Amino acid sequence: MMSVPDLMGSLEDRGLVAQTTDPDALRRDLAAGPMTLYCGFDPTAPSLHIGNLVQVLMLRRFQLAGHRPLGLVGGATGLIGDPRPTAERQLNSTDTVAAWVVRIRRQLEPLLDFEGSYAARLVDNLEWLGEMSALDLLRDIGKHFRVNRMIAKDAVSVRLSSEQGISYTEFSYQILQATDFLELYRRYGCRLQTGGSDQWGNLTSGTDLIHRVEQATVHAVSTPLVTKADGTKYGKTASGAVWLDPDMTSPYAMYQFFLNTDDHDLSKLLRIFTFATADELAALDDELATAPQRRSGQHRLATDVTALVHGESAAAVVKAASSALFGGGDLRTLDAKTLRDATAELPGATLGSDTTVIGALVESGLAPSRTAARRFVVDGAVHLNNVKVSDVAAELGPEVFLHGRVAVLRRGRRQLAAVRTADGAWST
RNA sequence: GGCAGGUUGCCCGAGCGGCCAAAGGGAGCGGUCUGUAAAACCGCCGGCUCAGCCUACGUUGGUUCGAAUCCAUCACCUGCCA
Repeated sequence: MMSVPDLMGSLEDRGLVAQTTDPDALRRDLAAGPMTLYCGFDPTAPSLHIGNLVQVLMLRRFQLAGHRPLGLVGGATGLIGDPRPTAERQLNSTDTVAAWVVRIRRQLEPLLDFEGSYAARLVDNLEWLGEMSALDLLRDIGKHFRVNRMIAKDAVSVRLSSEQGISYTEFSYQILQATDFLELYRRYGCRLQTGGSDQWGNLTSGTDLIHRVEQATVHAVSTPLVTKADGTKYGKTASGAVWLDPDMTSPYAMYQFFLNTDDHDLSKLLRIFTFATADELAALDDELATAPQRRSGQHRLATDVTALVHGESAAAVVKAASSALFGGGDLRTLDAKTLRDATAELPGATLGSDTTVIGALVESGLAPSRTAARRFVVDGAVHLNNVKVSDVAAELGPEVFLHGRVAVLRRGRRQLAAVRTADGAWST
């Protein structure tokens, strides 16, 4: 890995910097040599989602530029809960949080490089916060915090003026996160924390604490909240967040999510989610302007992110499946292996006693109810092996199962499912 | 503690005894057009064994041939007074 002359400049060009404590000082310090930095991830769910991925990639960008990233999993802070502007969080059990910590660590591992002189390291703040006594916290840490400033932080002040208020538990969160930064500064010489712009208050709590306790100047950088061109929050689908866990969001679904990126958001998302070079980005922007129908940028975005999260081979399978299923060709001409790979990732249903198309739509999740499924057929939205189904009472006869195994059911333009015969296991 | 008002479908919000599965808007979904995009236009938007039936308008009970609509009860929320 080589040192990039101006890392901050390139991050700014990509739209990845919202705020920086002291931009000039940070630039100087980064230029002076490898810096250790960290970003925290609280286990508030069994998996990270693509919003978190922005932060993980941020760590990776620093690592590629010759710095040492620490990935912190909040085994302790996950037990407390970062205050949200909307409402108090429901506390999760210690067992749940511990289990999620393990899962999130595993997700972070393939995204960072743990070898060599810029090796990354994963840490869990339960290591130090877990053994800190209440008295230590109040005497050694709490004394450095002014409540006056604490209540001025965004999330806290919003909650203070809310009907419901804020618990002492969540109010204390920023002290814990500041303690993390201090601890990482002491243990590993960590001098930079990154996070989303909603974390700014927590980031500066840390730099302030280190300044008071250690008389040292450290840095914080926040990334902008990723929004869509229409101003709404990015990363949500009808069925919720886009998760990194393949069991929660399949690689196919993730690929499709990025492939369907709106032209207006494409340029921005390529900069945030890929490692495409400035030249490549310029070329993709150019293609978007001159030949938007080719969707080169969407393909690049979908392929890169899927490969990053699920690996090159999984991405290749999903890409091939997508082009087979959406290629517009006759599905009956697909060979058995291609068909199997293409349908493997799709939500599926196994043909049971109910052999109607309506039943298969519901069973596969393409329709929420039989009433809705019926409506889709009437509206002309349902296709079986790319052939429109117009009869509400249509049945799946043996002839529709390609290679005797699987039928491709489609609802609308792009929602697909695979219907398999009961004995349709592929002999591999 | 006293007085007044509120609780409607995913969200906002009308309804104030039958014509209410419930106006209108948003979100979502489908069709046409396209590029598995956006915009635009049209349509759908509780469930089912679907020209009919069932379940729904905070809870429980009541009045009535008939209640989201009236009465009582409990719960929660909002405003005014102490």
